[in-house]
Amino acid sequence: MTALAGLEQFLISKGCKLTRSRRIILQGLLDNEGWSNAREIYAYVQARVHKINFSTIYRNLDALTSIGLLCRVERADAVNYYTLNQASGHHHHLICKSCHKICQLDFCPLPQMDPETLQNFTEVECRFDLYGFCHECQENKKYTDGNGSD
Amino acid sequence: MTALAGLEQFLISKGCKLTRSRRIILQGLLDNEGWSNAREIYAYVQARVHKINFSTIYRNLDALTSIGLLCRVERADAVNYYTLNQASGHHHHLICKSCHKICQLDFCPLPQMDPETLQNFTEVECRFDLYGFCHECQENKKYTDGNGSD
DNA sequence: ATATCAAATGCAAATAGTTGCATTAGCAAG
DNA sequence: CTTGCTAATGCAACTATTTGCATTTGATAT
Ligand SMILES: [Mn+2]
Ligand SMILES: [Mn+2]
Ligand SMILES: [Zn+2]
Ligand SMILES: [Zn+2]
Repeated sequence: MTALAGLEQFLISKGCKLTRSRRIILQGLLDNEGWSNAREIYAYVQARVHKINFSTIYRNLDALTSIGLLCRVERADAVNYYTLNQASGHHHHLICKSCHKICQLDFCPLPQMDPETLQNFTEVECRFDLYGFCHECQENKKYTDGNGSD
Repeated sequence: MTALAGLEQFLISKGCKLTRSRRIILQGLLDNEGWSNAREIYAYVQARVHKINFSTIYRNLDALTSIGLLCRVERADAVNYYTLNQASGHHHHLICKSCHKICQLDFCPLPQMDPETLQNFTEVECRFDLYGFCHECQENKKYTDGNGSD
């Protein structure tokens, strides 16, 4: 079974309809291999002859993320990026403030938290992202130094 | 010394200019006692006769937050709320998905993290917010039940 | 009090993303 | 193959927030 077919099957198993747009969005994410934003995905779908609206892109990225097919990460410049979720379990991300590289962080602080700390809140979801400088960007700073931003 | 004077002094100690807008914004946050968003703060300043631009509000809320005078929290509906930072140290927040109540969470997962988990990232900043249902909203659900949203 | 200069402001245009509502298209049942 | 229902889509208007650039103003030095 092709990778695309697997994703499509998962989508259907979650009670979502397999539409033309969704098929091409998934194909685009498979092609890309990295992280893409809504603009990039829009351009990909548009290029495949299929006319599409930005709100459809956004709604589908939301839908695919909420069924667990995609990972969504908000970069330091406040733009959301998406990739196919390769991971088996719940996880978070490390994001480089310089080159915007995104690394998977196989750790969630929530399960280890003392219930008392949670002040009787229930059904708690955790937003946890770490923003720093990746190893390469830190290395580059040593030589370039000074104002090394994007 | 009045509370306002204390805030103003802190502002100056951080090398910021004490402008008319900032004085009124701080007064507004002192008056309010809770959390306010940009619109509410804009309305407050506007009402005090002082004409002001939204971009000035946003820039000031950023500035006051980054010197540690304010806490900023992004609600589940993606609107940012601000309050005077009463806390002494670094902390995070618990946010109710129903009534939007914000509670201080005196815990940060970052210091306890194994350095290896951070994958050689440096100068790491932590975005950590917990979204759930507060005790009261959970109680209300028991009786109301069903579709109990905002 | 006056001059100076950077920081702060106003304005207008842009950004990413969301939403209500009318229309379309998957998909399943007949 | 046709019908029907719901989820998905297109469209246009809207949201919160950001940005570049010209102008103003607060703090400081004269
Ligand atoms: Mn991931
Ligand atoms: Mn706080
Ligand atoms: Zn990097
Ligand atoms: Zn609540």
